[in-house]
Amino acid sequence: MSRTPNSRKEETHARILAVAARAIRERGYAGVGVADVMKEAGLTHGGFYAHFASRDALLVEALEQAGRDSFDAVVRNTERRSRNGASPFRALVETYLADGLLGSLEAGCPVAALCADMPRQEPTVRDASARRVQRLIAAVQARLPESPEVASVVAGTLVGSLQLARAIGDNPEGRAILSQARKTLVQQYDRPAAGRPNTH
Amino acid sequence: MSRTPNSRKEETHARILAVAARAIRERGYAGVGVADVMKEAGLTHGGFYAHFASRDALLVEALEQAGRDSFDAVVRNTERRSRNGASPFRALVETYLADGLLGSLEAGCPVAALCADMPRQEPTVRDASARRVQRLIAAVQARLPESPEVASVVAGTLVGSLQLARAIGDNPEGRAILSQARKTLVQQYDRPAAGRPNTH
DNA sequence: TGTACATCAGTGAACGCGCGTTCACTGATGTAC
DNA sequence: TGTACATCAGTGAACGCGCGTTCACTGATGTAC
Repeated sequence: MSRTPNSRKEETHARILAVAARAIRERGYAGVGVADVMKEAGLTHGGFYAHFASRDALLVEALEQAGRDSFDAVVRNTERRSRNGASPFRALVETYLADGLLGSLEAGCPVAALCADMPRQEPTVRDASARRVQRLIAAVQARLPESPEVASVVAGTLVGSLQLARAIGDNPEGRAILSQARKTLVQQYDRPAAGRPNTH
Repeated sequence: MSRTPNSRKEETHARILAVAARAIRERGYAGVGVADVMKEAGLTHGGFYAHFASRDALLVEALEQAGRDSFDAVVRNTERRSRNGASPFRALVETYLADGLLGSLEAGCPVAALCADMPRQEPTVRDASARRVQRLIAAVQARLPESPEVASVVAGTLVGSLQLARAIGDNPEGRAILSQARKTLVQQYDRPAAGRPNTH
């Protein structure tokens, strides 16, 4: 059974990207090193430039990969929770601000992981980052029951609350910040799903 | 007129800190270089270790200096705006999310500038950063007319909205994010000041 | 008031290190005949 | 089916550079007498 041409290279490329998508969230733009990423992917650093034109090109692709990963997680959780009666908005909030993210910097939304450093990047990386922010705001807007004009404020609250909680740490104080943010956002913006008891 | 002992050194120390407090916000933790800061302060890099035990020690002091700077700006603006009838909460929101901050990364709140990178720092820097976050939440709480339990959510909205707007850029889209955040926060949390017409 | 001296803030060369990037080479894979 | 060859993903040594840090030295300042 013959491979399609380049399929081995494509698999390696995907493996490097999977490593980089976690590394960029865990260590930030500045913490992603070519040699480290290649080593973690089981390769030597010299082969890097057969896959990416530069370190910045890796950052751009890693950011997009991390965005897809995070978006997929939200979609999966939304499907699971909607069977329990949760609205898409509520599922988004509870996935985005899950307690488990406090101790897992490498998971979760790349915008929350990187936003403060976005304006400091080279133009290509900054542009890709700005597009990620737009995608996040659009994803929030698509799940807001009403008032689409507040999508950016809700996105800002998600990003900022996760960051503040992570800065405080994986402890009761950090979890309290997440929990308060989830509660406040659901109270203010969620419309009860049909058939679900309204607890207001 | 004789100086007190060390006053010249203290002046130099303060000058280095003033440079570093702007640099840490403009370029991030990772962008602050010992040689660059010393050069911008009009000195050579060798003298650095007469003032700070290490680069991390500079980061800690620069963070505190930036916090004081930003806090002072809020207090000054609050006094000025309160003469026009603005509440302390409204003055905080409008100072924290001022349009001018979009093009001035070196100004504004250090938490908004650095929050995403706080969990990635060495313990001493991370601890100092977490304390800054606590101070920000306390400052918000002190100005919230009611519902002190949402102080962290409001702080998260301030931090996240400024970051998202800066990531989008100093353009109409970025300013729209700031403007929407100011409007929403004031509508949701401000209590009209006595004697000020209530426009609701 | 004037001179010699001690102090110490700041200088600038040097260090070891890790980084992004380059490049000649290797060796496994699949193809041509 | 078997052999020779072309391709090319990946290797590993080397590069130039900038970083944080160290340290012997300088020279201006203020003090002691």
